[in-house]
Amino acid sequence: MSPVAELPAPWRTVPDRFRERGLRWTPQRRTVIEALAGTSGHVTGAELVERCRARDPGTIPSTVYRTLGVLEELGLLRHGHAADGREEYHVGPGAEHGHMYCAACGGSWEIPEPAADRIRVALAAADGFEVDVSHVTVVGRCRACGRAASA
Amino acid sequence: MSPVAELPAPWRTVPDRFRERGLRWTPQRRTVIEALAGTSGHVTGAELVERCRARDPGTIPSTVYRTLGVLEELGLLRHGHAADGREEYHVGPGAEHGHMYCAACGGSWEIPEPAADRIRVALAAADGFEVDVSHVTVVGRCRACGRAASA
DNA sequence: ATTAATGCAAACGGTTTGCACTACT
DNA sequence: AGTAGTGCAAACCGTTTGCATTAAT
Repeated sequence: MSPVAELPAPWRTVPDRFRERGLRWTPQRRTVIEALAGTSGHVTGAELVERCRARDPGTIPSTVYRTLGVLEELGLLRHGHAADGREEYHVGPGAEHGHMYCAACGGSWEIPEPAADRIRVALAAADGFEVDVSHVTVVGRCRACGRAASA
Repeated sequence: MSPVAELPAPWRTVPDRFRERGLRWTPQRRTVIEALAGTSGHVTGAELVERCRARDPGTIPSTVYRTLGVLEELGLLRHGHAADGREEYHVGPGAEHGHMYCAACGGSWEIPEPAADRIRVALAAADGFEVDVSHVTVVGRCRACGRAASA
């Protein structure tokens, strides 16, 4: 085991990507990346601050938010807004999906590709609106909660 | 002209609806209703506070928000979240529509009924998810901005 | 007379900022 | 050495709360 563990696969090249642009690779940024790597789909800023604190209790929110901004500029992240309006980051690339939130249980899921496509088509047809599928938010009831309510 | 102008059509019965429930009809609430009546589709809380202040400079934010809460309980209003995450109220009933926001020009539109229906169907098919169509938010580019970009 | 609603001021939560200091390159 | 990035504390914005006061019923 090497003195410093490697970053997980999709993030391995990130330190170099930073340095190529004259940006610096710091322990704090590493903490943020590690926290992001342990994330499936999406996190809010505040959640990520928490996860970073779990790894390094000395984590400062502004540092996290600044890093998120940089990552977004580098195209490694995108952000949208969750059902309650908080900023939500999704991990990219390939993270081109919207989210659905269950108002009953609070759960959230990615909108699967076929459904996202139908949404894109529906809105393009109606008004020539080009949907950014990674920025679609719908609220409703998931299958489980729907069943529970009608039982 | 009567001493106090009548409320516009869909709101005319609101004072009685309030009193029926033991709620009171106050000048401040009237101001909020008037501001809402002059609104097509949706407003954020902060926007509405502004519009109320235009009518009555003494308007206090908490009063506006409390009134919005009551109106929502009465089913006269629903709220969702705009592209930037702020709370957004849509005027009901019949205001069962989501919104699309243009990331380029900042404009927003209601999602037309047929498109909303297709969205509902697409997500029901995928996961048995029952979409609340009044709580759908999509971001992208409107026809005009899409054309401009590709020109 | 009741008691719902208001005004005010303070708190909130998530996010952003200014600035002196630290540390990556 | 040079400058990007950090830590800290304070500000920010929209929204919510507690509480004494006012006013609709």
